[in-house]
Amino acid sequence: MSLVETDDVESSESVSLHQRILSDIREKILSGGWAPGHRIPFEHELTAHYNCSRMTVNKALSQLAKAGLIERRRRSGSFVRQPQSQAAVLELHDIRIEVEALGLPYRYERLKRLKRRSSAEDRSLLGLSAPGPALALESLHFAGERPFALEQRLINLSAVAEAGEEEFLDIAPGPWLIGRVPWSEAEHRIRAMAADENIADALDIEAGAPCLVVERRTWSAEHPVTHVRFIYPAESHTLVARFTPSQG
Amino acid sequence: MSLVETDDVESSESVSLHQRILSDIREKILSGGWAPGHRIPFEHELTAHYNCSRMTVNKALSQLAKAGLIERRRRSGSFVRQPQSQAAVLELHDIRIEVEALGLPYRYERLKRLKRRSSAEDRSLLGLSAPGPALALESLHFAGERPFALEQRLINLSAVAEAGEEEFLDIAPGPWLIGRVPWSEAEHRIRAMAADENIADALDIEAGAPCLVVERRTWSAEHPVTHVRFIYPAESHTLVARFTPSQG
DNA sequence: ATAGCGATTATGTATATACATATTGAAACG
DNA sequence: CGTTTCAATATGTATATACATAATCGCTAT
Repeated sequence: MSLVETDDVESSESVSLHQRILSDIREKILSGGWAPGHRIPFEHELTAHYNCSRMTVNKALSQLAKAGLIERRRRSGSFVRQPQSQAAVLELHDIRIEVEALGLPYRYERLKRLKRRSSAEDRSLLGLSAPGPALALESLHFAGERPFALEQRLINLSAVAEAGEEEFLDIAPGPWLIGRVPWSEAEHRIRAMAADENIADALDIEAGAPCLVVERRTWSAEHPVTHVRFIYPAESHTLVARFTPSQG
Repeated sequence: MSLVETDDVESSESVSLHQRILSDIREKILSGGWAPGHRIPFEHELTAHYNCSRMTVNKALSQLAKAGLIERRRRSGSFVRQPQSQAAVLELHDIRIEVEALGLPYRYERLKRLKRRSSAEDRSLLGLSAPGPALALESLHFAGERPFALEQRLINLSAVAEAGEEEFLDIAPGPWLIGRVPWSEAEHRIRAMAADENIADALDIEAGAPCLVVERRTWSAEHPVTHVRFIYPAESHTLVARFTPSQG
């Protein structure tokens, strides 16, 4: 059971000792044999168990630490960490570019524009605590003749006053905001949803048809800037994110 | 410009040499100074440049290779692999963690397991050109009594032979693969879909109900490792990605 | 009791060395 | 001319050793 109880370590054929130590410990952790918080054997114990040098053990443990599986504390030992979520890089999409990449003509159409004092729902979406002026926009993005995405957007006019003077008839709010307001933080929510009647009508699909919904909230230096909801008919859109792992 | 032209390496204060070599080379690559395909100085050259032992250089280069930034070839040297286009950081949640975060008991159940020679569709999903052994898995993740997600997975056994010996009855393929196969690149496709009969049956929802589909392809050092498709009932799942812009 | 201090201990980083392994390039050979 | 063989070379892995650093334990003095 325990790695340090027995001494009968048979020599493995082709894999390196380093790899063997790694996978042994990983196995123990991932199988649940060593729960989060468990102290794994000290380097000198593993050294004795595997009959190898401390450097070899150290390298394996350092790698596990870098991978986030364990946490190492001087004088205390190494401990199994709570499982961590991995980070990956998501490509931010510009609808115009996406449509044109499909070889289709892009067209933008503003449906509604309403300046108002933020409602409770507006504040919830924007992440605001106090009421203030807001701009609500609804627009359609077309690929050729067909609606490609419905955009429902709120802009916090306290943060971006000049947006209140813009009609957004010829330019979509996304490109308008980009560059004008440097974002410091953003949050995406991605989900599937059945189209209600309004959405179905705007997108020219049937009510109840599946849609992909991408919501984004953006902050600039702690101030909420905008909340936007893109609604895509399921068949028109796939979000693609290609990435490489983050490194320590 | 070149790391090996000058010898004037000033002593750094607090960071370790290991870290300095790492960030120096990363800098060169990410800034574009060293384009993809460029041969990085040999270990013995870096050893001379940094006035340190080969082990230190080797550790840094091994780490860069594991991170996928460079590729190492015996007798030939180390080469820059791919440029990175970063946009935003997406947190990839482990389904178990997500379910438990909801305060619900998590349960995993393997439905099907089939070892086979990869079909044309398999190869297309995995991104393989030549046929080879593959493992097809279908599993259900439960939150309490209700199905939370359906997982359809393909594993390229040419890349991860040991997976062929695993039954995956007690451990889900995701956790099993994590750490065992360090991924160097991945691709997500996220879309909405109406549940067909099989899916509706497995997830205990109505046919035609909207689902969120997350597909992920993973590579390890250019080799396709796995393709997985998670299908979530729309009401059970929202993908959340929170991030700050990359510093360039 | 307790606050401070030093010894102990586990990890962090680096060294020099050794041999294995894969691959390249050139020499030797049929 | 093509093929085989072999030495050179860069990386891969492991060793023993050394000292630094941080945290804990236990002792001591107040």
